[in-house]
Amino acid sequence: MVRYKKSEEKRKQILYAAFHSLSERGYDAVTLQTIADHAEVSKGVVHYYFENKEAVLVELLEWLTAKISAKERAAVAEQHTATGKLTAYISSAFPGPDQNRSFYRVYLDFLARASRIPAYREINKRFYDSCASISTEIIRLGQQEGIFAKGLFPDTTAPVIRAIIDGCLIQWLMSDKDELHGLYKDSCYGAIMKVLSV
Amino acid sequence: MVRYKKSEEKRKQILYAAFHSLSERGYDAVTLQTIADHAEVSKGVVHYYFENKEAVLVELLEWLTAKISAKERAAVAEQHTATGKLTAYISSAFPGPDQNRSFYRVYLDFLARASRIPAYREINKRFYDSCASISTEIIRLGQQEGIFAKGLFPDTTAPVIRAIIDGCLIQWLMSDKDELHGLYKDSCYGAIMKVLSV
Amino acid sequence: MVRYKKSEEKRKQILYAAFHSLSERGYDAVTLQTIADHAEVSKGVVHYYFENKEAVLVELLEWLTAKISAKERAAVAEQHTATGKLTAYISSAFPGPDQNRSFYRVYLDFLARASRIPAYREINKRFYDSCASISTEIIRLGQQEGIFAKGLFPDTTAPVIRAIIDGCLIQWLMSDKDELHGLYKDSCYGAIMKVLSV
Amino acid sequence: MVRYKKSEEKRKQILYAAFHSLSERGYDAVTLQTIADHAEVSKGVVHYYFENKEAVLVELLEWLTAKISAKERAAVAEQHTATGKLTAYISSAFPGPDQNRSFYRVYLDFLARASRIPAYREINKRFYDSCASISTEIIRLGQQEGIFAKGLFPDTTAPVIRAIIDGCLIQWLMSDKDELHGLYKDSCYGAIMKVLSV
DNA sequence: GATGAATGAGTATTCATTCAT
DNA sequence: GATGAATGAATACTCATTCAT
Repeated sequence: MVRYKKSEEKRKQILYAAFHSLSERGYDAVTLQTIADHAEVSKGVVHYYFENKEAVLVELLEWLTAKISAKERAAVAEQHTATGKLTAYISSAFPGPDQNRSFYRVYLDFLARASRIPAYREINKRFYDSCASISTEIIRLGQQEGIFAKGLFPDTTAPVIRAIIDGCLIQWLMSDKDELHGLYKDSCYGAIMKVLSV
Repeated sequence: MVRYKKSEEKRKQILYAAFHSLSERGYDAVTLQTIADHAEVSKGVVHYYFENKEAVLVELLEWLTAKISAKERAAVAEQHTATGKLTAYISSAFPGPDQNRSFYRVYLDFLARASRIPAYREINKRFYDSCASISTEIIRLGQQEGIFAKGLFPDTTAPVIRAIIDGCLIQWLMSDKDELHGLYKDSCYGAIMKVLSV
Repeated sequence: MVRYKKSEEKRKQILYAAFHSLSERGYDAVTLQTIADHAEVSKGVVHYYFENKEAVLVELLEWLTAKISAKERAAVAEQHTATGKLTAYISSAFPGPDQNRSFYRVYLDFLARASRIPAYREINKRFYDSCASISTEIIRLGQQEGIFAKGLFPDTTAPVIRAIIDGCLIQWLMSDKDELHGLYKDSCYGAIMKVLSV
Repeated sequence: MVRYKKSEEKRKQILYAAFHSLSERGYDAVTLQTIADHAEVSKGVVHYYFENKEAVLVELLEWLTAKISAKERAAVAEQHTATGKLTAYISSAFPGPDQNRSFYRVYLDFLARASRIPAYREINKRFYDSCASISTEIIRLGQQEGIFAKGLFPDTTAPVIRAIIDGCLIQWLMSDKDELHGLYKDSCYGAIMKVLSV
């Protein structure tokens, strides 16, 4: 349906504008006007496509985490060894200073609210599950290859992988130094390898 | 001077109230009225003791991170082996579901804003430095004891320790399950030990 | 464009309401609520049309002085002798107790702040310039007609004309007696004629 | 009584502080704290010596206008010819840029409110009466000396004298140019002489 | 007498949401 | 479908005034 398609495009356009607004100004400072301006539509349009402000934000978080998950899955799928997949996963999680900054700024804004807003927590849980399933796949493969410790329980180890990635990227973001991005990426890779290796 | 002491007590009272307000309702929802209510003082009192709302929050973050740092330092100082110190450090960082929840909710609220608000970033940097110095001390001791890898560079490894702690506690907080607290603590300890061990 | 026109009308409506609010209650007591009430709109509308309260007041002063200037210019333009123009000017400046009271109350409120608020001072300067150009025209014509002293320098005499008008109207306003309006008008006219005459 | 005397001194000190506060910041911006700070006393003291803020301001206007009146009377009393007295009066009213600015800023602040606040209007009326009696004395003397027009009615002419003085000083104040002070003083003197002369 | 801590009423301003056009 | 004018609830902040010490 043309109409539906058009609607979907406009929704995406608004979500994309919301992402950039959040990234630039932060959750607190974003108003519907900001989003409308970024999307180059009128304020009324946002309300036409979304129930309310919260709905825009919920959908943004859904869209954002789904996009990241898909990107990471795709990167991992291209590799066929445990090391290759792990490297691909981490590279995908550390695309570069600009992308990491804009994503993590927004992501932290949601994370900070997720412990109080069930909708955010639920979406984040799905994101964590996706991350965990990627890690689990890598761990199992590494164990088959004999390069990862047999004794590791994928279920409990997988979350730690994401914890290290998030922890390192938060540390990097707080450093406010683009030039340290590579260092944190390497540290992250090194730490995960130590956690997993025989 | 009695007057000064009284002032300081009232300031602490307000900061304490601010902490509980933030923890309960979240940064966004906290108003000066909320804080005043928690402190059982009138709205004007908050303005009497603090320049403005931002000043309350800045001082709260300062007080909070200083308190955590002091607690962790004290716990580590009581132990005299690398393993003992590391265990004490992690135990201190994982005091329990209630304390971790209230602290990390508030801490995440600040962290999410720290990338845009220099005052918060600066305070967090001091907190990270304190954490790093604790980790560095533990790493050096462990290397002397021969239980940690000689090749580790304390400067680059120390931040990873905190990254793992923060990453794990965020994962736990997002799980919304008190009963997993012990599991995440163990995972965290295990991961850090693997990162450090020979 | 209809939209623009509608906007302009509403702005005028708000300025008009602001004038009446100021006139009734005085600068200090005027709140945006007062203005909104007078304009029979909601409080938000005032902020929709004006950046902030100061902007309303600045525009009010601009509008008010421009209106008075235009009225005086028009009155003077209708006459063709120096005496006729002077009489018209003064009559225009002394329209009657009600109009003089409402205007001078508001004008004095602005004047009292003009020495500290550059925006007000600037607008008043333009008003004084307009008054001076009217007086200058009258003086020159009177000198040509031979009824005003040749030795007068229009540049230095013109401000004195307005000084006498303002001074007399302030004296009248402070008397709080409507019935003295005519007397002050006559005194003003007499004084100015003496200042100008051969 | 020593106590009474001390009280009176403190009251004067507060009034003097209020004058400087008003002159520096303007009526709107003056708080009791400002006044207390200027007087180097605590805020409570102001309330101890004055019923409320309004009382301070009323007494300030009374004190201020009385002081100006006394100064002008004294200056005029020293001279014994109409021209001498007039010159003395105007010189007394135009002491210099700094004094004129500080007094007229404060005076205009009160004048702007006098049309609504009866207490201020009443005090100003007494000030005007004092000014009128000075002018009346000068006019009568000049008429006796034969240098002022016999036909002048002192009652109606006297207010015009003050109107010209106030009008000229307001024009000067609005010009924001200290160097024009002498010019306005001369213009004022010239205008008054023309109004009075035969 | 003097202090300054405490109060709370009052105000400008912001912004999500509604709705007439 | 789209617009943006209008609304009003919510909130930080100011300051005169009170009062316990």
